Amino acid sequence: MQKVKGTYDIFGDKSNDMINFRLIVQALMDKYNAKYFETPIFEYSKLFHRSVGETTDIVNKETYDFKDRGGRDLTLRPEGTAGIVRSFIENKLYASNLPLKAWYMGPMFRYERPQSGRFRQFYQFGYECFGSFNPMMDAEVISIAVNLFKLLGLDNIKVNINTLGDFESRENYRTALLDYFKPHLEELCDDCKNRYEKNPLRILDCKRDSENEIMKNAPKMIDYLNEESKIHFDKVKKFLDDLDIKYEVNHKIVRGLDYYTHTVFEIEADIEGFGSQNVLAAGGRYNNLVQNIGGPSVPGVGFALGLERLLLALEKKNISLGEEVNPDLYIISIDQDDKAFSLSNYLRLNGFNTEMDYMRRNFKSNFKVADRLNVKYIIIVGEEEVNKKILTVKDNNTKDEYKVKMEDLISFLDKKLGDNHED
RNA sequence: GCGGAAUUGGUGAAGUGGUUAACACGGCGGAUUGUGGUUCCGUUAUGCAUCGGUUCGAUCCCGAUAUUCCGCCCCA
Repeated sequence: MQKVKGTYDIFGDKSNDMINFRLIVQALMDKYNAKYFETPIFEYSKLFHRSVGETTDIVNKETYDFKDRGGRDLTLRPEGTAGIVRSFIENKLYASNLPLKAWYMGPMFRYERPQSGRFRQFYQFGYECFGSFNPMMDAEVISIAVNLFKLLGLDNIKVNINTLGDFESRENYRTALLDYFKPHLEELCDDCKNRYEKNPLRILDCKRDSENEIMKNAPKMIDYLNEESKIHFDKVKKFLDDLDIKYEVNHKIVRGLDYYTHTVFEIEADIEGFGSQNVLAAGGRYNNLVQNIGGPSVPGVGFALGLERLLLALEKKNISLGEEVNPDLYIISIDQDDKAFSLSNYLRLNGFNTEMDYMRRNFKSNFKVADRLNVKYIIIVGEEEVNKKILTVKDNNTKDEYKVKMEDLISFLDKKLGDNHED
Protein backbone atom coordinates (compact mmCIF):
# COMPACT_ATOMS: atom_id res chain seq x y z
CA MET A 1 0.00 0.00 0.00
CA GLN A 2 1.05 3.49 -0.76
CA LYS A 3 0.01 6.91 0.36
CA VAL A 4 -2.15 8.92 -1.99
CA LYS A 5 -0.28 11.32 -4.23
CA GLY A 6 0.44 14.63 -2.57
CA THR A 7 -0.16 13.42 0.98
CA TYR A 8 2.30 12.68 3.75
CA ASP A 9 2.45 11.20 7.22
CA ILE A 10 3.29 13.21 10.27
CA PHE A 11 5.54 11.53 12.82
CA GLY A 12 8.97 11.95 14.36
CA ASP A 13 10.47 15.39 13.78
CA LYS A 14 7.41 16.48 11.85
CA SER A 15 4.97 15.73 14.64
CA ASN A 16 7.27 17.58 16.97
CA ASP A 17 7.21 20.60 14.66
CA MET A 18 3.47 20.38 14.29
CA ILE A 19 2.84 20.32 18.02
CA ASN A 20 5.32 23.06 18.78
CA PHE A 21 4.05 25.29 16.02
CA ARG A 22 0.55 24.97 17.40
CA LEU A 23 1.74 25.90 20.89
CA ILE A 24 3.62 28.94 19.58
CA VAL A 25 0.67 30.10 17.51
CA GLN A 26 -1.77 29.54 20.34
CA ALA A 27 0.30 31.71 22.68
CA LEU A 28 0.53 34.42 20.03
CA MET A 29 -3.19 34.30 19.32
CA ASP A 30 -3.93 34.77 23.01
CA LYS A 31 -2.03 38.05 22.83
CA TYR A 32 -4.55 39.28 20.26
CA ASN A 33 -7.60 37.87 21.99
CA ALA A 34 -8.22 35.59 19.04
CA LYS A 35 -10.36 32.49 19.63
CA TYR A 36 -9.72 29.05 18.23
CA PHE A 37 -12.18 27.72 15.65
CA GLU A 38 -12.42 24.28 14.19
CA THR A 39 -14.84 23.82 11.33
CA PRO A 40 -15.52 20.64 9.30
CA ILE A 41 -13.04 19.70 6.61
CA PHE A 42 -15.92 19.32 4.19
CA GLU A 43 -18.75 21.71 3.44
CA TYR A 44 -21.47 22.03 0.83
CA SER A 45 -19.73 22.65 -2.49
CA LYS A 46 -21.70 25.79 -3.14
CA LEU A 47 -20.12 27.47 -0.13
CA PHE A 48 -16.75 27.47 -1.87
CA HIS A 49 -18.23 28.33 -5.24
CA ARG A 50 -19.82 31.41 -3.72
CA SER A 51 -16.90 32.47 -1.55
CA VAL A 52 -13.73 31.57 -3.41
CA GLY A 53 -15.36 32.28 -6.76
CA GLU A 54 -16.69 30.22 -9.67
CA THR A 55 -14.04 31.38 -12.09
CA THR A 56 -11.00 30.87 -9.89
CA ASP A 57 -8.56 28.08 -10.58
CA ILE A 58 -9.08 26.74 -7.09
CA VAL A 59 -12.75 26.06 -7.68
CA ASN A 60 -12.39 25.28 -11.38
CA LYS A 61 -9.79 22.58 -11.29
CA GLU A 62 -8.50 21.98 -7.79
CA THR A 63 -11.32 20.99 -5.48
CA TYR A 64 -12.04 17.50 -4.19
CA ASP A 65 -15.76 17.19 -4.88
CA PHE A 66 -17.90 14.22 -4.00
CA LYS A 67 -21.44 13.18 -3.32
CA ASP A 68 -22.13 11.58 0.04
CA ARG A 69 -24.52 8.64 0.41
CA GLY A 70 -27.38 11.04 0.95
CA GLY A 71 -26.72 12.68 -2.41
CA ARG A 72 -25.31 15.91 -0.94
CA ASP A 73 -22.74 17.76 -3.07
CA LEU A 74 -19.75 18.24 -0.81
CA THR A 75 -16.21 19.55 -1.19
CA LEU A 76 -13.11 19.07 0.91
CA ARG A 77 -12.17 22.56 1.98
CA PRO A 78 -9.51 24.13 -0.27
CA GLU A 79 -8.98 27.01 2.16
CA GLY A 80 -10.11 28.05 5.61
CA THR A 81 -11.90 31.36 5.30
CA ALA A 82 -15.15 30.09 3.78
CA GLY A 83 -15.81 27.66 6.63
CA ILE A 84 -15.10 30.26 9.29
CA VAL A 85 -17.39 32.76 7.59
CA ARG A 86 -20.13 30.13 7.31
CA SER A 87 -19.73 29.37 11.01
CA PHE A 88 -19.75 33.07 11.86
CA ILE A 89 -23.07 33.48 10.08
CA GLU A 90 -24.70 30.22 11.11
CA ASN A 91 -23.92 30.73 14.80
CA LYS A 92 -25.01 34.36 14.57
CA LEU A 93 -21.69 35.51 15.96
CA TYR A 94 -22.24 38.87 14.28
CA ALA A 95 -24.55 39.55 17.20
CA SER A 96 -21.71 39.10 19.68
CA ASN A 97 -19.01 41.54 20.62
CA LEU A 98 -17.28 42.75 17.50
CA PRO A 99 -14.66 42.63 16.26
CA LEU A 100 -14.51 38.89 16.53
CA LYS A 101 -11.09 37.40 16.01
CA ALA A 102 -10.82 33.77 14.99
CA TRP A 103 -7.89 31.49 14.28
CA TYR A 104 -7.73 27.98 12.92
CA MET A 105 -5.22 25.37 11.96
CA GLY A 106 -5.83 22.22 10.00
CA PRO A 107 -5.67 20.34 6.72
CA MET A 108 -6.81 21.84 3.42
CA PHE A 109 -7.20 19.99 0.13
CA ARG A 110 -6.35 21.03 -3.40
CA TYR A 111 -5.94 18.80 -6.40
CA GLU A 112 -2.64 20.16 -7.64
CA ARG A 113 0.61 18.84 -9.02
CA PRO A 114 2.76 18.25 -5.94
CA GLN A 115 6.17 19.86 -5.54
CA SER A 116 8.25 20.58 -2.52
CA GLY A 117 6.22 22.73 -0.17
CA ARG A 118 3.10 21.95 -2.14
CA PHE A 119 0.80 19.06 -1.30
CA ARG A 120 -2.73 17.94 -2.00
CA GLN A 121 -3.47 17.68 1.68
CA PHE A 122 -1.65 20.53 3.31
CA TYR A 123 -1.90 22.44 6.55
CA GLN A 124 -2.80 26.03 7.05
CA PHE A 125 -2.86 28.30 10.00
CA GLY A 126 -5.22 31.18 9.46
CA TYR A 127 -6.63 34.20 11.18
CA GLU A 128 -9.82 36.12 10.46
CA CYS A 129 -11.20 39.28 12.02
CA PHE A 130 -14.84 40.24 11.57
CA GLY A 131 -16.75 43.42 12.14
CA SER A 132 -14.47 46.37 11.57
CA PHE A 133 -13.91 48.65 8.58
CA ASN A 134 -11.01 50.24 10.41
CA PRO A 135 -7.82 50.13 8.32
CA MET A 136 -6.09 49.45 11.60
CA MET A 137 -7.40 45.89 11.31
CA ASP A 138 -5.80 45.49 7.88
CA ALA A 139 -2.50 46.59 9.36
CA GLU A 140 -2.97 44.37 12.38
CA VAL A 141 -3.54 41.29 10.26
CA ILE A 142 -0.33 41.97 8.36
CA SER A 143 1.49 42.62 11.60
CA ILE A 144 0.36 39.30 13.06
CA ALA A 145 1.95 37.45 10.18
CA VAL A 146 5.08 39.56 10.37
CA ASN A 147 5.32 39.15 14.14
CA LEU A 148 4.91 35.42 13.87
CA PHE A 149 7.78 35.17 11.39
CA LYS A 150 9.87 37.38 13.62
CA LEU A 151 8.99 35.28 16.66
CA LEU A 152 10.10 32.15 14.85
CA GLY A 153 13.38 33.77 13.91
CA LEU A 154 12.67 33.98 10.22
CA ASP A 155 14.15 37.17 8.81
CA ASN A 156 14.54 37.86 5.08
CA ILE A 157 10.84 38.13 4.57
CA LYS A 158 9.26 40.61 2.24
CA VAL A 159 5.82 42.12 2.62
CA ASN A 160 4.04 43.07 -0.58
CA ILE A 161 0.76 44.94 -0.39
CA ASN A 162 -1.77 46.27 -2.82
CA THR A 163 -5.36 47.42 -2.84
CA LEU A 164 -8.22 46.27 -5.02
CA GLY A 165 -10.47 49.03 -3.75
CA ASP A 166 -14.12 48.61 -2.99
CA PHE A 167 -16.59 46.96 -5.33
CA GLU A 168 -17.16 50.11 -7.33
CA SER A 169 -13.47 50.85 -7.83
CA ARG A 170 -12.78 47.29 -8.75
CA GLU A 171 -15.50 47.19 -11.37
CA ASN A 172 -14.28 50.45 -12.89
CA TYR A 173 -10.80 49.09 -13.05
CA ARG A 174 -12.00 45.84 -14.54
CA THR A 175 -13.78 47.70 -17.30
CA ALA A 176 -10.70 49.82 -17.95
CA LEU A 177 -8.56 46.71 -18.23
CA LEU A 178 -10.94 45.06 -20.64
CA ASP A 179 -10.96 48.18 -22.81
CA TYR A 180 -7.20 48.47 -22.68
CA PHE A 181 -6.36 44.87 -23.54
CA LYS A 182 -9.05 44.34 -26.14
CA PRO A 183 -7.03 45.62 -29.13
CA HIS A 184 -3.89 43.82 -27.88
CA LEU A 185 -5.37 40.41 -27.20
CA GLU A 186 -3.37 38.69 -29.94
CA GLU A 187 -0.11 39.87 -28.42
CA LEU A 188 -0.77 38.15 -25.10
CA CYS A 189 -0.05 34.57 -24.17
CA ASP A 190 -2.76 31.91 -24.32
CA ASP A 191 -3.23 31.93 -20.58
CA CYS A 192 -3.83 35.64 -20.65
CA LYS A 193 -6.40 35.35 -23.41
CA ASN A 194 -8.21 32.98 -21.17
CA ARG A 195 -7.85 35.31 -18.22
CA TYR A 196 -9.28 38.14 -20.28
CA GLU A 197 -12.55 36.26 -20.41
CA LYS A 198 -12.65 34.95 -16.89
CA ASN A 199 -10.65 37.17 -14.58
CA PRO A 200 -8.96 40.11 -16.29
CA LEU A 201 -7.23 41.26 -13.12
CA ARG A 202 -5.11 38.14 -13.24
CA ILE A 203 -3.53 39.23 -16.53
CA LEU A 204 -1.41 41.63 -14.51
CA ASP A 205 0.02 38.72 -12.58
CA CYS A 206 1.30 36.94 -15.68
CA LYS A 207 4.98 36.09 -15.54
CA ARG A 208 5.36 35.32 -19.23
CA ASP A 209 4.05 38.66 -20.42
CA SER A 210 5.54 40.72 -17.64
CA GLU A 211 8.25 42.19 -19.91
CA ASN A 212 5.70 43.00 -22.57
CA GLU A 213 5.29 46.73 -23.31
CA ILE A 214 1.54 46.31 -23.29
CA MET A 215 1.72 45.04 -19.76
CA LYS A 216 3.96 47.83 -18.59
CA ASN A 217 1.60 50.48 -19.87
CA ALA A 218 -1.53 48.83 -18.55
CA PRO A 219 -3.78 50.95 -16.36
CA LYS A 220 -3.03 50.73 -12.66
CA MET A 221 -5.58 49.99 -10.00
CA ILE A 222 -4.39 52.94 -8.00
CA ASP A 223 -5.73 55.32 -10.66
CA TYR A 224 -9.21 53.85 -10.49
CA LEU A 225 -9.74 53.99 -6.77
CA ASN A 226 -12.55 56.15 -5.55
CA GLU A 227 -11.83 58.59 -2.75
CA GLU A 228 -12.92 56.32 0.04
CA SER A 229 -10.79 53.41 -1.20
CA LYS A 230 -7.78 55.64 -1.61
CA ILE A 231 -8.13 56.96 1.93
CA HIS A 232 -8.48 53.46 3.28
CA PHE A 233 -5.29 52.28 1.60
CA ASP A 234 -3.36 55.36 2.71
CA LYS A 235 -4.38 54.71 6.28
CA VAL A 236 -3.33 51.07 6.10
CA LYS A 237 0.11 52.18 4.93
CA LYS A 238 0.28 54.77 7.67
CA PHE A 239 -0.57 52.20 10.34
CA LEU A 240 2.07 49.86 8.95
CA ASP A 241 4.59 52.69 9.15
CA ASP A 242 3.54 53.28 12.74
CA LEU A 243 4.30 49.63 13.51
CA ASP A 244 7.62 49.95 11.74
CA ILE A 245 6.72 47.24 9.28
CA LYS A 246 8.57 47.42 5.99
CA TYR A 247 6.49 46.76 2.89
CA GLU A 248 6.40 47.34 -0.80
CA VAL A 249 3.36 48.33 -2.79
CA ASN A 250 3.10 45.91 -5.68
CA HIS A 251 0.37 46.82 -8.16
CA LYS A 252 0.41 43.38 -9.64
CA ILE A 253 -0.83 41.51 -6.60
CA VAL A 254 -4.42 40.60 -7.29
CA ARG A 255 -4.80 37.24 -5.51
CA GLY A 256 -6.56 34.25 -6.93
CA LEU A 257 -9.60 34.29 -4.71
CA ASP A 258 -12.52 36.46 -5.69
CA TYR A 259 -13.59 37.66 -2.28
CA TYR A 260 -10.95 40.28 -1.63
CA THR A 261 -11.67 44.00 -1.46
CA HIS A 262 -9.29 46.80 -0.52
CA THR A 263 -6.09 45.51 1.03
CA VAL A 264 -4.38 42.38 -0.26
CA PHE A 265 -0.93 41.22 0.74
CA GLU A 266 1.62 38.49 0.27
CA ILE A 267 4.58 37.65 2.42
CA GLU A 268 7.50 36.12 0.59
CA ALA A 269 10.47 34.29 1.98
CA ASP A 270 13.69 35.23 0.32
CA ILE A 271 14.98 31.70 0.28
CA GLU A 272 16.98 29.96 -2.39
CA GLY A 273 15.34 27.14 -4.26
CA PHE A 274 11.80 28.04 -3.34
CA GLY A 275 10.78 28.88 -6.86
CA SER A 276 7.16 29.75 -7.23
CA GLN A 277 6.41 28.45 -3.75
CA ASN A 278 8.01 31.43 -2.05
CA VAL A 279 4.78 32.98 -0.80
CA LEU A 280 4.54 31.79 2.79
CA ALA A 281 1.47 33.72 3.80
CA ALA A 282 -1.17 35.79 2.10
CA GLY A 283 -4.45 37.47 2.84
CA GLY A 284 -6.50 40.60 2.70
CA ARG A 285 -9.76 42.32 3.39
CA TYR A 286 -13.15 40.96 2.30
CA ASN A 287 -15.92 43.42 3.03
CA ASN A 288 -18.61 41.70 0.97
CA LEU A 289 -17.94 38.05 1.67
CA VAL A 290 -20.14 37.62 4.74
CA GLN A 291 -23.04 39.17 2.91
CA ASN A 292 -22.41 37.16 -0.25
CA ILE A 293 -22.65 33.97 1.72
CA GLY A 294 -25.97 35.02 3.17
CA GLY A 295 -25.09 36.89 6.31
CA PRO A 296 -25.49 40.52 7.24
CA SER A 297 -23.14 43.13 5.86
CA VAL A 298 -20.14 42.58 8.09
CA PRO A 299 -16.60 43.24 6.91
CA GLY A 300 -13.65 40.93 7.47
CA VAL A 301 -9.88 40.76 7.14
CA GLY A 302 -7.66 37.73 7.37
CA PHE A 303 -4.70 35.76 6.20
CA ALA A 304 -3.48 32.20 5.93
CA LEU A 305 -0.09 30.61 6.16
CA GLY A 306 1.09 27.31 4.71
CA LEU A 307 2.72 25.07 7.28
CA GLU A 308 4.76 22.96 4.89
CA ARG A 309 6.39 25.98 3.32
CA LEU A 310 7.02 27.60 6.64
CA LEU A 311 8.65 24.46 8.02
CA LEU A 312 10.79 24.18 4.88
CA ALA A 313 11.87 27.77 5.27
CA LEU A 314 12.73 27.20 8.92
CA GLU A 315 14.66 24.07 8.02
CA LYS A 316 16.74 25.97 5.47
CA LYS A 317 17.53 28.49 8.18
CA ASN A 318 18.35 25.75 10.66
CA ILE A 319 15.65 26.97 12.99
CA SER A 320 14.07 24.39 15.25
CA LEU A 321 10.67 24.89 16.82
CA GLY A 322 11.59 23.11 20.01
CA GLU A 323 12.97 19.93 21.40
CA GLU A 324 11.29 16.57 21.45
CA VAL A 325 9.90 15.67 24.85
CA ASN A 326 11.82 12.77 26.32
CA PRO A 327 11.12 10.75 29.45
CA ASP A 328 12.91 11.84 32.61
CA LEU A 329 12.97 8.36 34.07
CA TYR A 330 13.80 4.93 32.73
CA ILE A 331 13.10 1.77 34.69
CA ILE A 332 15.27 -1.27 34.23
CA SER A 333 14.09 -4.48 35.81
CA ILE A 334 16.05 -7.60 36.48
CA ASP A 335 13.47 -10.34 36.40
CA GLN A 336 11.05 -8.07 38.23
CA ASP A 337 8.85 -6.98 35.34
CA ASP A 338 5.66 -6.85 37.37
CA LYS A 339 7.20 -4.64 40.02
CA ALA A 340 8.74 -2.38 37.40
CA PHE A 341 5.42 -2.14 35.61
CA SER A 342 3.53 -1.02 38.71
CA LEU A 343 6.32 1.38 39.54
CA SER A 344 6.01 3.00 36.10
CA ASN A 345 2.29 3.52 36.64
CA TYR A 346 2.93 4.99 40.10
CA LEU A 347 5.54 7.42 38.75
CA ARG A 348 3.38 8.52 35.83
CA LEU A 349 0.43 9.19 38.12
CA ASN A 350 2.76 11.35 40.18
CA GLY A 351 3.61 13.45 37.18
CA PHE A 352 6.86 11.95 35.92
CA ASN A 353 7.55 11.20 32.28
CA THR A 354 8.57 7.60 32.63
CA GLU A 355 9.69 4.90 30.25
CA MET A 356 10.62 1.29 31.00
CA ASP A 357 11.95 -1.81 29.32
CA TYR A 358 9.22 -3.87 27.70
CA MET A 359 11.55 -5.78 25.43
CA ARG A 360 13.36 -7.83 28.08
CA ARG A 361 16.63 -6.44 26.91
CA ASN A 362 19.81 -7.26 28.66
CA PHE A 363 21.31 -4.94 31.16
CA LYS A 364 23.78 -3.34 28.85
CA SER A 365 21.26 -2.70 26.10
CA ASN A 366 18.94 -1.09 28.59
CA PHE A 367 21.59 1.44 29.47
CA LYS A 368 22.01 2.14 25.80
CA VAL A 369 18.30 2.70 25.39
CA ALA A 370 18.20 4.96 28.44
CA ASP A 371 21.02 6.91 26.89
CA ARG A 372 19.34 7.21 23.55
CA LEU A 373 16.21 8.49 25.28
CA ASN A 374 18.36 11.00 27.08
CA VAL A 375 16.69 10.26 30.40
CA LYS A 376 17.80 12.02 33.54
CA TYR A 377 17.50 9.13 36.01
CA ILE A 378 17.59 5.39 35.69
CA ILE A 379 15.74 3.33 38.27
CA ILE A 380 16.89 -0.23 38.74
CA VAL A 381 14.47 -2.80 40.10
CA GLY A 382 16.01 -6.16 41.00
CA GLU A 383 15.51 -8.82 43.57
CA GLU A 384 17.50 -6.96 46.17
CA GLU A 385 15.52 -3.76 45.66
CA VAL A 386 12.21 -5.54 45.92
CA ASN A 387 13.16 -7.41 49.08
CA LYS A 388 14.47 -4.37 50.90
CA LYS A 389 11.98 -1.91 49.34
CA ILE A 390 14.94 0.28 48.52
CA LEU A 391 15.41 1.34 44.91
CA THR A 392 18.63 2.05 43.09
CA VAL A 393 18.38 5.41 41.37
CA LYS A 394 21.18 6.41 39.08
CA ASP A 395 21.85 9.91 37.82
CA ASN A 396 22.44 9.45 34.11
CA ASN A 397 24.73 12.45 33.84
CA THR A 398 26.92 12.25 36.91
CA LYS A 399 26.67 8.44 37.29
CA ASP A 400 26.01 8.96 40.98
CA GLU A 401 23.99 6.18 42.47
CA TYR A 402 21.45 6.61 45.25
CA LYS A 403 19.65 4.09 47.42
CA VAL A 404 16.16 5.45 47.92
CA LYS A 405 13.43 3.99 50.09
CA MET A 406 10.26 3.29 48.20
CA GLU A 407 8.22 5.69 50.31
CA ASP A 408 10.75 8.48 49.74
CA LEU A 409 10.98 8.03 45.97
CA ILE A 410 8.57 10.76 44.91
CA SER A 411 10.01 13.42 47.19
CA PHE A 412 13.51 12.39 46.15
CA LEU A 413 12.71 12.74 42.46
CA ASP A 414 10.78 15.96 43.03
CA LYS A 415 13.84 17.43 44.65
CA LYS A 416 16.24 16.13 42.01
CA LEU A 417 14.22 17.01 38.95
CA GLY A 418 12.83 20.24 40.36
CA ASP A 419 11.25 22.38 37.72
CA ASN A 420 12.30 19.98 35.02
CA HIS A 421 9.26 17.89 35.47
CA GLU A 422 5.83 19.31 35.11
CA ASP A 423 3.27 18.45 37.66
C1' G B 1 -3.96 20.32 -17.06
C1' C B 2 1.25 20.55 -19.76
C1' G B 3 6.86 19.57 -20.02
C1' G B 4 11.34 17.18 -17.83
C1' A B 5 14.29 14.00 -14.30
C1' A B 6 14.39 10.20 -10.82
C1' U B 7 12.81 5.40 -7.97
C1' U B 8 18.21 -0.23 -5.01
C1' G B 9 17.71 -2.34 2.72
C1' G B 10 15.44 1.33 8.62
C1' U B 11 18.89 5.47 6.44
C1' G B 12 23.02 7.36 3.00
C1' A B 13 24.24 4.87 -1.07
C1' A B 14 27.93 1.52 -4.79
C1' G B 15 26.99 -1.90 -8.62
C1' U B 16 26.24 -5.71 -12.83
C1' G B 17 22.28 -8.84 -18.67
C1' G B 18 24.30 -14.80 -15.77
C1' U B 19 26.10 -18.88 -9.24
C1' U B 20 26.46 -15.42 -2.53
C1' A B 21 23.54 -7.34 -4.60
C1' A B 22 29.70 -3.56 -2.21
C1' C B 23 30.59 -0.07 1.69
C1' A B 24 28.93 3.14 5.70
C1' C B 25 25.43 4.54 9.52
C1' G B 26 21.59 2.66 12.39
C1' G B 27 19.19 -1.83 14.73
C1' C B 28 19.68 -6.53 17.27
C1' G B 29 22.92 -10.17 19.82
C1' G B 30 27.64 -11.35 22.08
C1' A B 31 32.90 -10.48 24.38
C1' U B 32 33.36 -13.90 33.20
C1' U B 33 24.66 -13.59 32.99
C1' G B 34 23.51 -6.36 38.44
C1' U B 35 26.05 -1.01 35.69
C1' G B 36 26.37 1.16 30.03
C1' G B 37 27.67 5.16 26.44
C1' U B 38 34.67 3.63 23.60
C1' U B 39 36.55 -0.91 21.22
C1' C B 40 36.08 -5.80 19.01
C1' C B 41 33.05 -9.87 16.91
C1' G B 42 28.54 -11.73 14.80
C1' U B 43 23.93 -10.60 12.49
C1' U B 44 20.76 -7.39 9.58
C1' A B 45 17.51 -6.71 1.16
C1' U B 46 14.69 -15.02 -0.89
C1' G B 47 15.48 -8.89 -3.23
C1' C B 48 16.89 -3.68 -6.52
C1' A B 49 8.81 0.97 -6.94
C1' U B 50 4.65 -2.22 -9.34
C1' C B 51 2.94 -5.05 -13.53
C1' G B 52 3.98 -6.79 -18.24
C1' G B 53 7.47 -7.65 -22.53
C1' U B 54 12.39 -8.93 -24.97
C1' U B 55 15.97 -12.89 -23.57
C1' C B 56 18.30 -19.45 -22.33
C1' G B 57 18.54 -15.82 -18.19
C1' A B 58 17.05 -9.09 -15.98
C1' U B 59 17.73 -5.18 -10.52
C1' C B 60 20.37 -3.71 -14.97
C1' C B 61 17.10 -3.39 -22.03
C1' C B 62 11.78 -1.91 -23.61
C1' G B 63 6.61 -0.46 -22.32
C1' A B 64 2.73 0.83 -19.03
C1' U B 65 1.32 2.30 -14.14
C1' A B 66 2.42 4.49 -9.36
C1' U B 67 5.14 7.78 -6.40
C1' U B 68 8.89 11.62 -5.60
C1' C B 69 11.45 15.88 -7.34
C1' C B 70 12.02 20.17 -10.88
C1' G B 71 9.69 23.76 -14.35
C1' C B 72 4.79 25.97 -16.14
C1' C B 73 -0.27 27.18 -14.61
C1' C B 74 -2.02 28.40 -9.96
C1' C B 75 -1.58 28.77 -4.92
C1' A B 76 -0.19 28.58 1.24
